[in-house]
Amino acid sequence: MADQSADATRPLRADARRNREKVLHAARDAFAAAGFGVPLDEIAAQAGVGPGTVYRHFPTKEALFEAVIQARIEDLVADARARSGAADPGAAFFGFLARVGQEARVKRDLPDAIAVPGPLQDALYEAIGVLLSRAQHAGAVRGDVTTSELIVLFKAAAAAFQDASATPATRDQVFAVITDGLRSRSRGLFAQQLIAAPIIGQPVPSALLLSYISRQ
Amino acid sequence: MADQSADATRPLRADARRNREKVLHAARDAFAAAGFGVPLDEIAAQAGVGPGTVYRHFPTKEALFEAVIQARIEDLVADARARSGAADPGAAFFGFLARVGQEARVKRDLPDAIAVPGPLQDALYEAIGVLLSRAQHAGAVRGDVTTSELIVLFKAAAAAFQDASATPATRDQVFAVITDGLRSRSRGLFAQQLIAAPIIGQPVPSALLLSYISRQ
DNA sequence: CTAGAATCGGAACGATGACTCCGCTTAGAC
DNA sequence: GTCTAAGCGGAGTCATCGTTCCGATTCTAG
Repeated sequence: MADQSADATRPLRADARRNREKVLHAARDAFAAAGFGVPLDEIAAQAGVGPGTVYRHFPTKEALFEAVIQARIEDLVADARARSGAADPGAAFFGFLARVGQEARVKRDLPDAIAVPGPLQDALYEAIGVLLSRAQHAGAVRGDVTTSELIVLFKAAAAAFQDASATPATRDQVFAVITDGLRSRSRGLFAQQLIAAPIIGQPVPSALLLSYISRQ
Repeated sequence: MADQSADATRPLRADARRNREKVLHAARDAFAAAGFGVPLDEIAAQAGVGPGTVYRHFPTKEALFEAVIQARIEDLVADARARSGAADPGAAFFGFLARVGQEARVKRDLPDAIAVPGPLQDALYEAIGVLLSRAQHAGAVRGDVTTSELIVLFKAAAAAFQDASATPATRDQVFAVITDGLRSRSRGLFAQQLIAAPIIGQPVPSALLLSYISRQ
């Protein structure tokens, strides 16, 4: 009950609007730099206001986070939709992936951001799904990957980008491996290799082996 | 100053040894089920002892965690070393990967475990490095991946495995994409695709594009 | 200019979780 | 059986963090 968008929207007082902007700006930076985990008091201090002021504008820390990421996700959705009309579906798909990867390099809160449920998330997932299936029909992406699997991969990659030991080159390489893996046709080779040469030492349980060979 | 391995190791009292085992057992289960984040009091309760008893045996929560994962990491190192003598380096490498992947499915603390610094971690990384370079020389794994990049990929996969929305099938698929990506020769195709078809909508910044094309 | 309401700031609260302290219990040596 | 020290448990301490409260401040309508 502290959102500015009450029904009879009385215009905010000038200083209040100013503070709201300061809080949003500080939150954007803090979340991007340290993820959702940053203490709210730190955001308030960064904005030059007290914690009480933050809560006057946003009912909860999570609401503040959502306000911060909303524009970002909307951007992603718009981008995905725009690309989905491209002539080359493969390029569209991987271009979008590259864009997300690029963003994950700089914004530490991206994995948290795409994990927030709601209509925006639904729109994002659907837009990604369109990109994916078009790329698959064009033969640019392996057919046995679903949208939800792709999202999990996204999140994992974004999480990997935040590893303390990850340099920019490391991030590029991780990204390259994953995208190349998405392009490969099937996973037959791996299973064949596992069968061809019996494994020394503690062997992989055969149940696991079978699961790799059996599916698709 | 509560470790049992003091210099003049007086044998532990019978009930003390029993409690130590109970704590270790409960900790193994709890860490595997919920990662390093489980409250220590919960582990104590699970073991049927008070928190004070836990601290009598392990000076700190982290020390308890290390005691729990030590055997696991030693196992991984031994496995990696055993496989490194195999006739088919590719099969050895991917077999080890499959084993780690298998473990990450069940043990939620694996990413934390391989992140703990110390001689065991060094040994693990070195053993993995040997597996990797042999597989690369045999042409089974792309040559432009380093050990540290591989470790980051490991952690990413483990993180993906813990995603709330990840079913067993999703985990298999994520694993398949990453291993296939490791096998692919280069990332030339991706860059070519990006160049071939100009991108609709908000384009990837050209600096990013160039970085993909230029390296290797 | 002034009154009243909106807004502010930061002290305080409550929950959580790692870790400590200490009076009581009990193993095990004699 | 007794005595002593090792061991136990759990209440208590300390720190962190989200959130609330309220007296002080500041905007703005009139």
